[in-house]
Amino acid sequence: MTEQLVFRAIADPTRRSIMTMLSSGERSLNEISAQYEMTRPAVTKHLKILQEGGLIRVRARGRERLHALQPEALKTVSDWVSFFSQFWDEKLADLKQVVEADDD
Amino acid sequence: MTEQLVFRAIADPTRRSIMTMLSSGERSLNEISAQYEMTRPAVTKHLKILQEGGLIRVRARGRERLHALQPEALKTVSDWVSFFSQFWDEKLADLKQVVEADDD
DNA sequence: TTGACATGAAACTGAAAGGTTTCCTATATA
DNA sequence: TATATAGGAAACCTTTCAGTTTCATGTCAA
Repeated sequence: MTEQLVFRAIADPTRRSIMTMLSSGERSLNEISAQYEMTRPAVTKHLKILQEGGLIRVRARGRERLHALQPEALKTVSDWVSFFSQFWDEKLADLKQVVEADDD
Repeated sequence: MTEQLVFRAIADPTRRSIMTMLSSGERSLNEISAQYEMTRPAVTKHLKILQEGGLIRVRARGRERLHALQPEALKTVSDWVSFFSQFWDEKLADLKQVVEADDD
């Protein structure tokens, strides 16, 4: 099951931070690791885990590797949370049903 | 910051399973641990982590400890996901704004 | 084609996570 | 009051995780 890989990926604050960074556009490994105190290989490992969770995709441009957000993977989390949201926000749950009713 | 404790809590499949179980009502430790292959102390540790994340509350009834879901803590996750949802579902993002506009 | 730059990969370390066993404490109840 | 029941707590083990250092590879540019 891949659901666990998504929850695992978002469990780490550095990885969530990377996702936020990538929300404004794709970035090379160097650009990403420049933002953190940790070493480049450490960032590489975080990126690998994000990729395993389907949250980012990577493409090569010359000798660079560009990382782009793939936020659709968060639908897994969104759906999971939605189940529980019925217990704390009927209104949001109702609206979600509307959305899913006339969905693509 | 407590946000991390929520993401940490939901990262484990056993803990997510426990949350699902508690969505139908509060349960004693014995009732919960009976559903899993692991030992009772192991379940106790999971419950402690769920509690630290604010996802459950515990009350005593005689010699029992009853655990109840406290799903409001998932708002943290919901809000976080919502930021990214704008990139994969404009419709849901719009509706969320509506919800927050005429919010309580 | 040489050197600088961007990244990959492997081996290692320390700490946290998930689990167990063993024992102790508190509360019902026969 | 003795005993069974429900849970707490501590010590320990193993695996995973986040990080490091070191070295190798591929690509661009002078």
